[in-house]
Amino acid sequence: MDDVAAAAGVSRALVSLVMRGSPRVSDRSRAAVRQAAARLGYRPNLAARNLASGRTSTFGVLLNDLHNPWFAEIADGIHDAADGAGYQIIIANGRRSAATEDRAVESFLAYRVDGMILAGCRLPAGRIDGLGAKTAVVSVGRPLRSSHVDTVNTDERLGSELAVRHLADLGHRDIAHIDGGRGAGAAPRKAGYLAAMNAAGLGARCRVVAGDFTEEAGVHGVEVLLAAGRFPTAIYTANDLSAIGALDRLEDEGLSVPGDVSLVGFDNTALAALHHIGLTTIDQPRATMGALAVHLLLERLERRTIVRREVVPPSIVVRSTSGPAHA
Amino acid sequence: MDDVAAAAGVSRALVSLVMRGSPRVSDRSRAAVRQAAARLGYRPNLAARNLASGRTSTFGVLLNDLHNPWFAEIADGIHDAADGAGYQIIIANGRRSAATEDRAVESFLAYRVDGMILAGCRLPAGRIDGLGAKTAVVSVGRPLRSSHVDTVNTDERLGSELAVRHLADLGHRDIAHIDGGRGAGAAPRKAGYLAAMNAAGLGARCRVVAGDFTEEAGVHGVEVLLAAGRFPTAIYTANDLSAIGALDRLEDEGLSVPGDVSLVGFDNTALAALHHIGLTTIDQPRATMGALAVHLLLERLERRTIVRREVVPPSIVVRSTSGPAHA
DNA sequence: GCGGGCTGTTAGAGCGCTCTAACACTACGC
DNA sequence: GCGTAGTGTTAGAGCGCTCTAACAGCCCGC
Repeated sequence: MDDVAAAAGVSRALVSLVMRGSPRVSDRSRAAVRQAAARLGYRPNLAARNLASGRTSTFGVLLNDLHNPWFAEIADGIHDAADGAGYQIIIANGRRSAATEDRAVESFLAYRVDGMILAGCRLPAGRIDGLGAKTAVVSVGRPLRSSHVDTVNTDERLGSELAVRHLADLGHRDIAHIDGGRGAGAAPRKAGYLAAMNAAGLGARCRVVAGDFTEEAGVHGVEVLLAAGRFPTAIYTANDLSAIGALDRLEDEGLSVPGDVSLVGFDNTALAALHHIGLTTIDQPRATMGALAVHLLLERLERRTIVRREVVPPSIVVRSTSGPAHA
Repeated sequence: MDDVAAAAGVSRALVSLVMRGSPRVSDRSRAAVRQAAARLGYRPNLAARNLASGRTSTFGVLLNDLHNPWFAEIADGIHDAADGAGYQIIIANGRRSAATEDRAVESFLAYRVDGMILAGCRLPAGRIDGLGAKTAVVSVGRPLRSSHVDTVNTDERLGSELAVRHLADLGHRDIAHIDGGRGAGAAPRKAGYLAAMNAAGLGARCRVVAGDFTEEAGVHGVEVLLAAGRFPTAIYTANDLSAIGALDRLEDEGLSVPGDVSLVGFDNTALAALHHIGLTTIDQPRATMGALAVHLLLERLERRTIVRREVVPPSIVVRSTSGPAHA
């Protein structure tokens, strides 16, 4: 920095102003500094800047599982919104482990990020709440009753209702649900299924098979239904992966989809969009959720203290696994 | 830090030593400092540490596309290896755009990372080489003729040879290839296909259809082959996504897989492993590649200057889309 | 001609650590 | 007893920036 200042014939302070894009610098000085900086290959040292300014203009983004494309779309939304607000993001991978998440969060803290976004975080609620007391924290995809942490979630119940209503509109009456067990969002999805079945006057025909968000759960769920005798004309699974397992098992059984059985998943993953699969499913506006998380963080930094819990509506994407009910 | 030192009744320097885990501290002092730090909730400021020490113990990891699970596995390998060596990693998302990648790399530089790993990077070769001149840089999944940058890649040709040999061993003689076009690794995959066909005495039966690593390319490739009349008994596609497109189109045509046509993909993505798809494909040892990248970086930091280009062998994963050739 | 306001620039302290070199203390050999 | 070596601890400079407060120079109005 000293070298640049000397080369440009100005003071260090002025170099600092130029590098930060201050408007109160004459065009002449600005050009001189820019040129000197470029010539010397000068690039401000972030650590020094952060230390001196007491802020990092950085948000930490903790993604629970990089293997899951769900998080990639959240990250995209976060990225765009943060860019727009002049914030950088650093991403950490939770690797589906609370211990790894904990270390990632620790390093965010050590780095003194201005805020953090926890996506699909597995950390104990108490820990998250504790973080929120010290730093601006937003949780995405994990509902929370914290008094410090804002949340962004989809309306899981509504998603289930869309799925059931879609199937009911197609004339289905026997609609079974393969559950997500203890997975994130499974409970409200099931509750939404039950509520929508009741609302459609099909309350007596509710059937829930235990599952756990995996492909195997879908396979197993179909087997349970087969063994039970009266097979449903439609199956609504708690996520896409289970739907694909179910699809597989149905075809093995010689049942055509949607000819004999209609199938609806949840999440609208890339899998669902594959033409080979063409799964009707419930979509969450993930990029929007990411952007929303950033906005909540920015508001926090503006000293908002009231907790906000945003719930965004999902929508149904109709593809080729759902069709009219047969007699 | 001053507070902790005062609370523990020692000097600031000693607090620093304890926080960094130095062995030359008495147990008594260590315990006193640890306790005081815990009580006061003290956490060393990374920015200050980095600034003072002149190193960050951090590697920047640039992933070209978070949506692609390929990168998640690379990241896992990197994570584990870096952890073991006492390095932190920060991940940036290139979002398939050279401009975004460029900014990410700039911020790594500004942060003064000790090294960076570029996975599937789209940046111009000259730019990467320039980075390598200043910092320790390793490129994964992108071959490079740089004089400063180490690389880690799979042996794409060998992968193709494994695929062709597998099919030839099953008795296939008409094996077509749906190409990856200008995508990364497409050229050597095609070259490997041609070489292996020749080696198997099937040189005269080589057939390459243009593609581009997408599902549509697979669909289109099958259509081209259908239009050509003599249909092959096996198809080897440049990646899994194309294979799935091909699979789809083959089934639409009433051709059974592997009854009428065998199909082999490349990459062993999660898609291939879905039971519903069960694609025979070529696997790259991605976690190993990530770990290797870290080791190369560590060697660089130990002042190795000779460029190393690691090539790791792929393997074939046989599932249910490949079977004996029919007459 | 002078005070006031504006613009552009700067000196210098300080951010929270690490690191070097020095120092106090104990143990040991002769 | 003294020199030597080793162990544990510390003072203080310095890392590369930002930021406050002050200042120089200029234009303006009266």
